[in-house]
Amino acid sequence: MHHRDLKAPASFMDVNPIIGPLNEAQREAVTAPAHEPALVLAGAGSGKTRVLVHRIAWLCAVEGLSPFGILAVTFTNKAAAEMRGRTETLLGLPPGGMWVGTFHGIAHRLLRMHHAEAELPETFQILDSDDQLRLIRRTLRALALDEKQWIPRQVQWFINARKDEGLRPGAIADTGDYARQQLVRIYAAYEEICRQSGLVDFAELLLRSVELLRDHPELLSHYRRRFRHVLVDEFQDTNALQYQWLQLLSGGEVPVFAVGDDDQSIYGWRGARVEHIQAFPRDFPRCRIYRLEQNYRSTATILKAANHLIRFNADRMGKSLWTEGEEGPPILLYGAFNERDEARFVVERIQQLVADEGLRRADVAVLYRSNAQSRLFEERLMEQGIPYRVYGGLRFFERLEIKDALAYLRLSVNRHDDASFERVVNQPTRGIGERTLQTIRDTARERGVSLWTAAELLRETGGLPTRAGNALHRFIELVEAMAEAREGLPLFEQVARVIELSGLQDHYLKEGEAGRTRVENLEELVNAARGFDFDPQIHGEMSDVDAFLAHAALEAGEGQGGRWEDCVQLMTLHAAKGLEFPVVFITGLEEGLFPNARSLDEPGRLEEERRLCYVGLTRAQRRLILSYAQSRRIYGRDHVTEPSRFLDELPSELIQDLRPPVQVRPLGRSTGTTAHSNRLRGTESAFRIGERVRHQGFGEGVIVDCEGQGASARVQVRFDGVGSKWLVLEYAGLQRVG
DNA sequence: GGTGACAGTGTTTTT
DNA sequence: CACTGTCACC
Repeated sequence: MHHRDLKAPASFMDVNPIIGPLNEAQREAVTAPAHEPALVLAGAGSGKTRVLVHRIAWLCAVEGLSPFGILAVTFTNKAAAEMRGRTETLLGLPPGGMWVGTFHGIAHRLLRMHHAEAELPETFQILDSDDQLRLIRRTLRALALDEKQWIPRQVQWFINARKDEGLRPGAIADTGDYARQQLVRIYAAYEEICRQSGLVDFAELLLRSVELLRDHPELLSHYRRRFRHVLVDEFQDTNALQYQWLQLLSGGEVPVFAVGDDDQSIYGWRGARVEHIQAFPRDFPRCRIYRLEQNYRSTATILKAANHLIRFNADRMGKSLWTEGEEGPPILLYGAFNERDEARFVVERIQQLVADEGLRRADVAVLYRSNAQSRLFEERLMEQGIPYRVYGGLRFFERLEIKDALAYLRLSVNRHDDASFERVVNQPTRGIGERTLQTIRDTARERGVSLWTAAELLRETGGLPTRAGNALHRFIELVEAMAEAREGLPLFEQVARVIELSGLQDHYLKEGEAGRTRVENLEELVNAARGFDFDPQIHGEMSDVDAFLAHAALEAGEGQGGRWEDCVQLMTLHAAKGLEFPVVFITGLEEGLFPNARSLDEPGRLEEERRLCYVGLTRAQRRLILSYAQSRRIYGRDHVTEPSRFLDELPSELIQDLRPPVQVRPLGRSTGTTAHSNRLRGTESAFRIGERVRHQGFGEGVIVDCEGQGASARVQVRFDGVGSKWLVLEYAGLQRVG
């Protein structure tokens, strides 16, 4: 294959739109020498995406590179779509031939194009994490290992972590540790099943494509000649494998333009290595470093707070954001009594902002540490009739009903897809139970054939009880009927026919309210199929059904089902990265929750939590509202909580406490002389949750909850041997004990 | 083989 | 608390 750079006539291009809107630092990065690697340290809100997009435009329009020679990699599908869209707008034409995608998407594309060299069947299938987990369960069963001892999730984590390090089972050092040896054995068995069935999990996409390039010099040099420039977004999130992949692709010949921010590295727990930022200049010689420190997003107040917080981290590359923008309103802080009060407060504030300041609901984001926290906000918002949208959580293509429908589709395409067979053979229930299934499995193993073939064999030989045999017969006929019904139809009608025949809709309709949305989702799946556009460049010779199935695995379907309504945005702090909102609530700022308890023992992980907080703060454009609860119910039990240390790490003069004279407050930490706890220190008579008190009638007890303010303030006290009582502070005459 | 009750269990973040 | 998996009963 020969590709020539199509030299764009630079003299005809007006470079003004490209460099005009940039500040000096951005301009330097965008116009960096085209043949040298560059590392752009881009602070939050400093125009990172803009620099990437303008860099591409600069390379094409001024340096004369063809879009064909450009590879741009991101982490999320959304970021990839945005980059493509904005480049198109800036250049005024679609950058044909340019490769823009996620690491996984591009790896997928490479493997499709070179499946033979990668030793994969042409129709290899992608496993999402749920599929992977099921397959691991199957592997454990095959090895006759107890799931209680070898917990599937942990096995999954082990395998993925090894793959992310680029390690095959054979390459893992034997430390003599029995558990580890077993895990490696499971890994090897899992890998073997994947190989036999042509299955590729997420980590495998990357690992396999690294191996593909590494072991096929002719391919590698082809791509090194083809790509004249590689751009990487969110570089701080690259894991060992992704970094290796970049090194391999570059080979010191292809310049890499990496943009990242060490202060926003929040995926260390899943293998991302911030150290790659430090390593970059060493591994990519002649690299130039650029810093973007001017922030265009937030008010000076918000920025000051964020800068102050992040300075508590050691080991930073050192970067300080500044803005020419106005001070803006102070940061608000609300110490809620409990998690319900917190939700009440947040929703009330949103209503106020919408009513008083004419804010759109979509301008407001409510951020939290863990998905479970969304529920309370959802309930409250629903109660108040405020439309909202929750990001993250279960994605469209990960939903049960969608996966069921896709499994039928898959099975009707490839009868020997065992995972799909197992998934739907008795879904909806049709009288093929565990016992029958086990017979099928055994037969399959004995004969070395697929479950489908085994089922057919059993049907013919009558090796099953009549009832089970009949049920199995009907199932086989059903799948055959699906395959037949699909013939000659456009993709979306094929999907519709399969759903229709599967009986899933009736099945879910019986489940009442929850089933109703499942049916709606199935309808939405038909729409997704209708809207799916087949890309011959990626999908090559694949059938449209296969292509759609690959698409479903790779794009969890963030855009699916999202209404265009003006909605309050609910999401985790992780999910908020890369986004911005006029108003941001950061909730649940409590020790143990945020920072998360599991991150407290290790300094590195605590710093990551702090960076997560930094990410949250810097999402806000104008208004930032922080909250914590003094008591939080976790797994049905109330816990007394302390305000997050991150609150202490914000400059107190920037923060306006919404409840200055607190009646009841949580027990301060032993170090409790920090700014925030000082601010919390109320009047002498104030009681704290967790404090021991004495009551004339009930004796001694502990304050466990509280509500109301001033004269109506009440506390709940758990009295020794007596139980819990709610008491009005004013009349209870409580005395502190000890 | 299907269905319900019950107990046990685990809970961060996700391409 | 909410979900999953197990077990007894239909």
